[in-house]
Amino acid sequence: MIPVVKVTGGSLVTHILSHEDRPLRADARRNRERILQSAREVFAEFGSEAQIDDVARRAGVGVGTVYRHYPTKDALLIELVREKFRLLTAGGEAALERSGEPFEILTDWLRDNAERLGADTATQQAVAGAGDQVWLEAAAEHQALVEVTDRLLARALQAGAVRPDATAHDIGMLMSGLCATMGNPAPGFEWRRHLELIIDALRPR
Amino acid sequence: MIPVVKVTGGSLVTHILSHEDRPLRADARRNRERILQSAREVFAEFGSEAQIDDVARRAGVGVGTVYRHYPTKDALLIELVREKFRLLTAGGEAALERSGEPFEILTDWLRDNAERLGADTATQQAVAGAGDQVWLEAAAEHQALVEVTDRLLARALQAGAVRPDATAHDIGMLMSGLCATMGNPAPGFEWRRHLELIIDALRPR
Amino acid sequence: MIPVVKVTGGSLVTHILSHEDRPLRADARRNRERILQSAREVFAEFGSEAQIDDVARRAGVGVGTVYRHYPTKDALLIELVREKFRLLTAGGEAALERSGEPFEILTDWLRDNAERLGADTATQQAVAGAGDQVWLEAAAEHQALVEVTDRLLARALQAGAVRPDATAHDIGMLMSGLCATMGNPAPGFEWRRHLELIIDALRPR
Amino acid sequence: MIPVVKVTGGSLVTHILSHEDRPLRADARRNRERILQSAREVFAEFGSEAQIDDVARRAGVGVGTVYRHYPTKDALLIELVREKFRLLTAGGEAALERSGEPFEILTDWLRDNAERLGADTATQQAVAGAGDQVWLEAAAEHQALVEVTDRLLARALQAGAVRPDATAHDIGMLMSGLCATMGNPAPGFEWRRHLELIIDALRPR
DNA sequence: AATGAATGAGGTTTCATTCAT
DNA sequence: AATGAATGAAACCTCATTCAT
Repeated sequence: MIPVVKVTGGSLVTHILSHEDRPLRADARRNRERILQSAREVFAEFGSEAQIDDVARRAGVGVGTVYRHYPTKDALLIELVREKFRLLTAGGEAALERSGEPFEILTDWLRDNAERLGADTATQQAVAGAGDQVWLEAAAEHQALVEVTDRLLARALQAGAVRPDATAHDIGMLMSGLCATMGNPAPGFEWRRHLELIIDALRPR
Repeated sequence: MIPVVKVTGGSLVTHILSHEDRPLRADARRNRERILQSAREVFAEFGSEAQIDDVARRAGVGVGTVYRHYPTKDALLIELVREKFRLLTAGGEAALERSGEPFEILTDWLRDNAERLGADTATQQAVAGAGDQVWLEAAAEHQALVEVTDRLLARALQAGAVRPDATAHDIGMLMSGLCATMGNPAPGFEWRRHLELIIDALRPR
Repeated sequence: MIPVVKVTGGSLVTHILSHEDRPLRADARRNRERILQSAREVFAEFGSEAQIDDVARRAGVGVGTVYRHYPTKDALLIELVREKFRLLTAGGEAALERSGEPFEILTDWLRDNAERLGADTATQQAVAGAGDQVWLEAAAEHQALVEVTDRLLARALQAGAVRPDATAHDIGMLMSGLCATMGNPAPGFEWRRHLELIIDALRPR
Repeated sequence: MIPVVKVTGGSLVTHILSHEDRPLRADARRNRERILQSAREVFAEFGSEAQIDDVARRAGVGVGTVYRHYPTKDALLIELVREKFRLLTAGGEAALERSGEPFEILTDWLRDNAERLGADTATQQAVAGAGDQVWLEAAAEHQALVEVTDRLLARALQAGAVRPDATAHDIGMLMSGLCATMGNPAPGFEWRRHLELIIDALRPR
């Protein structure tokens, strides 16, 4: 009746799947996928202001189902971020397999990333709006991304194709900034140009 | 009880001051200043999620008074942006007066700007969250900023201290991106480093 | 964005009025009264399951207004309880003024109380459902009621008209029990009979 | 997606067992027992606010299984009440076998009952919250309890140890009231004292 | 028979904005 | 002009109940 202290702490990540990692029932897995897809679209369209009800409607499920999979709106947003990080990381790993000029491999990857990030800017808004919580919840995925960046960077460094003091975090910051301008560009802004400037910033002088 | 009609659209700029630009009564002017200051602080502290009530409380006025000066939350947010642009522009004009190495004058100005932008990230959030509306409403101020950037850049170009294809928009984009990472930096991010990378991107190769 | 810990603690009593006890504006006071009246009726009709929206509608105000006065559904419920206690206490004080046979004065008061409590059983339900929180929030009012009971009882004790070990808490318990059976009487139950049994329990043997 | 229809009304008693009273499969019977035990505990701990999911979890079964046995939350709650009545009745029947002073037998039984009722107050809450529905659904069990009370009372009456006008319903009301104060006692309330007062109320004067 | 994922009506609460005082 | 009480459309989230597996 009279709730006095309401704690909503703890990781938003742990839910359903994480109880023992028991594999989801087929239908649950399908729904989960639909929800994520819907969330991607809806947040892309309306930004992080979008409502869970809309996500549910577009996914063709009830709100309750969304909440069963992601206990909170923020949890859903964060999941999107984590997924995006995973995607970029996967791209990075693929890039590591590729043979060729290391700097080009790195920058092609960055161009790919920008392209993907541009597809739904919502994720970026989420990161911007959510405070450090995102970084806490998505720490692992972010770390993985940093690491793969590091490995791609290391090769380019060895080849002397990058400024010698460049770090993975440098790349992260520059790319983060790029995303932000993509999200709501001032008139006259061109993200592709922005990207090339960033890439130039990495070159050795 | 009494239905509330919510009107949206139309320029948020036209208000109070613009009725013939009749000068405000002394107390009104004082209130306006207090509201702005309060808004700066409150949005800086809580982001654009902050409530108008909080702004009013900290300003020591009633909500109604805030609304008399700024007909909308967005209008207030945008006013902050415009003010920030004006501030940066003023700095740029001061820089134009200065004598010395043009590239250094330009970059010193950018460093100043970063410092000022870092002070309250709210403005940036506002830009990010508000959509193109900001650019419409703050078009004049943005234009002025672009122009002063242009003039500072022109000198540096003449001196051959900047990459020859650099434009004012390039600088705008890079600085916008910087702000974004300032707002909610991932662990490991350092905006001063980010700034130096940006500046390097402007140098001729 | 990502609220982590949400504390809703602290006394629910302190609100509006208690900020400096500044007297309410005339309209606010009127609304407050209407809300209370409406709440009494609505909770009496539907029990503590009743919705705030209904309370608001019947009071002819918006939901927001209800929440402005009582920050929580429970706060409203508790206010009702406190009010009920105050009412009983006032009755007790009036009884103290009366002259006559002390035991009769006491029992007449109890009969009055029963009558009043029977009018809206909701308050009782609220007490039952709300846990100790009620006792915390309504401690002062409950205390006042206990005290006036004590004084009425003392006189009767002096007159030797009550069992010598009787206490105010005894009376409280017995009356509480009475309320409960009033709320949802089994077939065959008659609260007036229940009351007389209780009164007999207080007599000296 | 798929519309949900909510049917209410009709006796909640008819279910499973009543299809010709076909005996349950061994595992079904075991589940039924576990669910009941779990419900007892869970409702005792959280009151009637407790969720069916919690009952299911503690019982180690799925929600569906709970619903198979009890088609409604109320049905489960009521089953608990009926069970409690049966328990008290059984105690009364045992008391009837006992030899000794009839009033003492009666009051010992009442003390036993209080002890048992105090164990889980949930049942009482259920009675309070559920409206007349309980009395309808648990009519038979309630009736049996009244009857055994009557027989114990009759003996005491014959022995002249009880007030001559006492009825089984009187005892029911007084005991009901006792339960209520047990559930959420005000500070200073002592149910054992309450019980003794009740018992005194039954004595002849 | 059992399971637990899905459902969605319903409930509480918030907050930008209006308007009586 | 200023105040702050009132408004109520939304937004989030819960949980009894259903039903596919």
